Amino acid sequence: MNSELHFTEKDLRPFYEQQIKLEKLVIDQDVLPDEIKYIAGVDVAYNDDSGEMIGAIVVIDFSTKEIVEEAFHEMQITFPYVPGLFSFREIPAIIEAFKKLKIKPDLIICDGHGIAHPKRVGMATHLGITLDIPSIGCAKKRLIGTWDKDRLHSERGSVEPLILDGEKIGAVLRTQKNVKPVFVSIGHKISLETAYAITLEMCKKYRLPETTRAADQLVNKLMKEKLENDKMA
DNA sequence: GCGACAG
DNA sequence: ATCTTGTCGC
Repeated sequence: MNSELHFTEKDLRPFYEQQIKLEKLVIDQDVLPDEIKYIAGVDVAYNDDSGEMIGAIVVIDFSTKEIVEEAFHEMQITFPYVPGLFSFREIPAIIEAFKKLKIKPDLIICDGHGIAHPKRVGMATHLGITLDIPSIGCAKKRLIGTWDKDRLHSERGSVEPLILDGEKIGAVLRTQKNVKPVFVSIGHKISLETAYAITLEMCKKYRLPETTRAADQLVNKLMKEKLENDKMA
């Protein structure tokens, strides 16, 4: 069953309006616990054939990098993929997964942008404000903005500001030597400097944060299992 | 009008 | 996002 999601420009308007309200609530400074103990990663896997999605959140101990809790939620896809409105597609399943957690994280790293977004309300910002938890956007690809590619060196830890119309909206960060950089921006209740320092700390071994990797692996495993079960029944 | 465009 | 194995390089 290919349950199509038809959204016209008019249908999308209220969501753009909601972004304008959310943008006013962003806090671009550190409002963090004295010591970060738990840090979470989130991700969603989709099955367009069945029209279902699985959202997951994985909580990791910030000092040991070990997974301390996982939660997930399966539900119908309610929103199409529209660049700029990505959070409305992704967030519902993540919120439900979050509710199932016993251990609430001090900070969430999202697989997508924070304020490095046309309306300054990307996935990380939307989620951070909704849950009232500090959040970081760490995306694999640029959405908006430019950076000086010549000044971004190939060494791990090299960082350049992501600029749009003269405004610094994020950081382009090389998390490993000779790999493509990631795009870090603040989500909510954090400063850009803290955001990319923590991101780098979570990328000791790989290009992407351990949080993102853990959430990604979990949803992909769950989706694979689900597809096999559906085939049986 | 023509691209660009998180996952 | 997803379709997809081996393989070149550090």
